[in-house]
Amino acid sequence: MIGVGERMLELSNERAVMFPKERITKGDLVDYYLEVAAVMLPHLENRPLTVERFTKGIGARGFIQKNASEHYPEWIRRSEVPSRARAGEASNHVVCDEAATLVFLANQRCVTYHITPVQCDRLELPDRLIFDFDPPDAGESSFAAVRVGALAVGELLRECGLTPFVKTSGSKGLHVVAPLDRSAHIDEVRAFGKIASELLARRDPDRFTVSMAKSERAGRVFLDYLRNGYAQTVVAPYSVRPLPGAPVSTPLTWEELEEPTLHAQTYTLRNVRERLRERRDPWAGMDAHAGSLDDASLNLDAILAKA
DNA sequence: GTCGGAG
DNA sequence: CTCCGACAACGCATC
DNA sequence: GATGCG
Repeated sequence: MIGVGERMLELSNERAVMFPKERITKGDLVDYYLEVAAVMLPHLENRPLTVERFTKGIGARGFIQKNASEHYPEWIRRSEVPSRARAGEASNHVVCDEAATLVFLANQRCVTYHITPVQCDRLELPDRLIFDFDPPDAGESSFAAVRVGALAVGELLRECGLTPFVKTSGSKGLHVVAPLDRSAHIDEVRAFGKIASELLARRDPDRFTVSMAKSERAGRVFLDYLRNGYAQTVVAPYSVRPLPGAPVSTPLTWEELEEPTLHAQTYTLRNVRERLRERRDPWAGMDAHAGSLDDASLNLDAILAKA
């Protein structure tokens, strides 16, 4: 029984192994999320959460859970997300805005947290524009291309009047995110992401593609602009990934992105906390930089007209 | 990890 | 009682 | 129309 904020939590089976190779236990996972809660929560607050659970460790098949389980305590906040496809249906997501929820879920063997680019009260007005750079493999040359792409899209977003932020995905690539002021509809945001991604692919077709077709990709970095859609999700900042080494999706400064030794799995459950002791969260306060997508679209049109 | 239904 | 399955689903592309 | 993929 531990106290987390206002809540008392019963932890169970803390010695159970979650990451066999590294002997990382469920207790280690709980400790990790407890310790990063202060920096992580601002990125989860008021967003429908989707969770990836591994009840027998990451070596066994896990599952994705979008609806809050019936037996979760009543103090865990829930939020309805209506299905766009089927009228009348909705999922009932957990909303994680206190440390106790994060710790409770970790004890439930939730390893990875996925969030939407929208908040619960405005499900069709995104406050995040997302670019997901997914390389064909985890090799060094692939990551070099991912880095070039992130820098290029960052520059493009600045030219459009937005303020981009970057993080490792913890898997193979990088995520670039720009905060929005929620004045534009999700379909407009998606259209912007598509056009900007296509521009990037057109400027450097040897490195980038927006084609979903596997045959068309041929070793190039895939720009997944569909991340900006209704009920789409992205891995949350400081979330652990269910991969060997327990890599963590970690916010970076743009200067850090230039470091030649950096890769998508540089930061892990083992070393992120030390990093956070030395520097503040590079994404802290990102909402103060929220920009207008309509303004950005006009600027992007001007850039396209010149090109 | 936990529930609920099947056996 | 124990055993076992469920715990997601957008939008595009290909077969 | 069903299946596959991120």
